[in-house]
Amino acid sequence: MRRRATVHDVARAAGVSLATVDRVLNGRPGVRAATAEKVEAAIAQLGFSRDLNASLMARARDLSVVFFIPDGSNEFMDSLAQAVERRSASALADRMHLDMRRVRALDAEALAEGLDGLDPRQCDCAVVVSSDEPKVISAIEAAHRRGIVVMTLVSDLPGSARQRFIGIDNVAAGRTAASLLGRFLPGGGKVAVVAGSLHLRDHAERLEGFEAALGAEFPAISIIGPVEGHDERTETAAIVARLLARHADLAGIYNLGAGNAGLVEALEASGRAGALRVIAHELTASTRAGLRSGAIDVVLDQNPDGEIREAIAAARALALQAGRAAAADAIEIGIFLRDNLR
Amino acid sequence: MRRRATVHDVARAAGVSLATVDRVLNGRPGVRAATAEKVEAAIAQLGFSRDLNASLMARARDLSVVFFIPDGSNEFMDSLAQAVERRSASALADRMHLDMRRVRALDAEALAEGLDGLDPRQCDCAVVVSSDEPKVISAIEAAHRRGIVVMTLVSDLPGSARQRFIGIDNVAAGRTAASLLGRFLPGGGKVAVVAGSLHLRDHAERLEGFEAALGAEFPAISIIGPVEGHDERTETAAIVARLLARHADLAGIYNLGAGNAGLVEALEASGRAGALRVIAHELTASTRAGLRSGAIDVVLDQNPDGEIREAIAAARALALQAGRAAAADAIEIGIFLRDNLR
DNA sequence: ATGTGAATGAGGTACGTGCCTCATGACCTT
DNA sequence: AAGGTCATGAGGCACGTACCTCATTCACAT
Repeated sequence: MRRRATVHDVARAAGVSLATVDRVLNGRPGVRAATAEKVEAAIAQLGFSRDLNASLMARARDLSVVFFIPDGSNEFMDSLAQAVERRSASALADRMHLDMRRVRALDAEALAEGLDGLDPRQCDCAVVVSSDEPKVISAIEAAHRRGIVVMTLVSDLPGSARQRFIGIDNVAAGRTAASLLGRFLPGGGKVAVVAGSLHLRDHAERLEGFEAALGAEFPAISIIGPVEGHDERTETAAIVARLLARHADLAGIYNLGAGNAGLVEALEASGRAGALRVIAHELTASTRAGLRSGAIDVVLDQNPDGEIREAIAAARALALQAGRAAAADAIEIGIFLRDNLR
Repeated sequence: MRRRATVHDVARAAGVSLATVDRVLNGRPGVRAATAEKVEAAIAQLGFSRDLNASLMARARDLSVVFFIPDGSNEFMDSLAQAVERRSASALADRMHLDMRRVRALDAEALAEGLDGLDPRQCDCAVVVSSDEPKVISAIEAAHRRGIVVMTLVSDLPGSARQRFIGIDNVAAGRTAASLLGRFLPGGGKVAVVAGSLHLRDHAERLEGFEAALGAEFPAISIIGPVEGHDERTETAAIVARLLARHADLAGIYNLGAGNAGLVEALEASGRAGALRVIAHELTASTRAGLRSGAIDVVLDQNPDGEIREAIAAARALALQAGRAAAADAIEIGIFLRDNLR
């Protein structure tokens, strides 16, 4: 059980002074390429890794992470924001400063502006929740070039310069919903699918997984829809009411988007709540109420607290080794029934 | 956004020297009660909290946590042990040293001996997985008096001096199994319950939740058992085989203990795998295989990685403020189908 | 040969805490 | 009054890193 290597060890091994190691580690100028290589080699050989805590203490500035969370869209985003608030104090104890900015949902312009306004001297890492917009992609690229680590949350932007994505596997979530509904309805039947908007990557992926799994494993179940409710309470309520009215034999509903308050309203108004198997996404006030009343059977959840926890851990890991990939816990899909509500 | 308070601030506010603050903070002798109170008051007023990282750095010794994990019992314990190994490296980066000791399962004597052997100068925190045994309870009491923080993992010992329990709500897990099986079998039917040993608190709690929820919500389902398989592969296989032979109309099985390899064997040997709805506990090689083949429908999991993560976080929090309770994330019950296997 | 600029070394201070030594003063015992 | 004990202050060194200044070395161009 040996001591961890320190900058002193690296300096000794590379045959250079502490100052040179420091220049290499922090990307400061004034080091010949050959010398830098010697230092890199020593670092690799010793398995040196900067002590993040000592580092943050020495520079007397906290690691700063800025979260851009959509505003005014849905309850899930609010619970993400709350999760950030909840972690702020304990993060501060680890020398991390969490900054949260709410930006108008789906307003690519505003988000890009926010990213552009980040000063790398005051912000080490940005976490964004965004749909796939060219303006955002290029703002991420620019931030990355300025030396800011960017991560995507909830919905990924695979083509961008983001270093990491934090969120669930939405295709698996869709498959899971199918697998549960299939088992809930051993006799088969009609199941309606309600989405927010299929232009949203996460919604599209859930649908993909759902249709694939249902088709492969439960051919006795037929799908009605998808119908888009735009994550909106009244619109979703209207859609569900119409579905219930048109299909007296509807056996199940999978709402892969938001707007769950509307879903529950329509179910209860129809008098058929509890008679259909219903699966929805994200634990919020509405879906909790639905689980308790029996209107919703299962809620698939992204676990906002876990996502924020991982985002913070990833920010630390990336601050440590800007380039390399760091191991990370995957975010698991939470499955909630009335019986295991937290 | 103000700076965090430091020992210097506390000393100034209390009108004493740094040395005195240090004596109070670290419980060293040589401080009059009246002076100590002044310091405590200043700490409370400033909301001072020791900077754990600087502290660990200064004393040039890592926070050391010893895990006592049962050996030779079942795959779940192995995956707990693996989770400890997996976290070791990253914990070291945060100045925590994880030490793992496997002790013979259900050997209270050995576990108590291990606890008694812990030297508070070399071990700050012990994490134990244990059934309810007087010898263990008193060893925990003794360790606590020596200044070692003790936490229980997986199975709690409510009467002991343990500072915290880390694990799932097993009653809720049992209810969840019932709720799923109830929905899987809308027509009702016979469901068999297999346990390891009802002397184990976690097994008893799962059974309690299962019976309560099934009785209240799904009266059309009748329970056969519980039968005890002692978490043993061959014994569990024999029991399941007998159940299947005796009840041609068996509609489901809930195995709330271990021994899942035997469960899957018996199911496949009977040719009825896939025809019954089966719920088991803990993601292991056996249950994964069962999920993939379709012999098992759902696995309820404790998430060993999450438990170890929380144990580490709790150890840090408790090192910081020995007395006070620190907020902590609850461990959620993982629910896995073939479709969301990680 | 001399100047120029870049590369590097040497060494300091700081961050917040733990732990050590030594000096001082107060109060008590004999 | 002398000696002892105890509470406290003052200060230093250490941990691992960041960042600063200043001096020195070396290569290259003039």
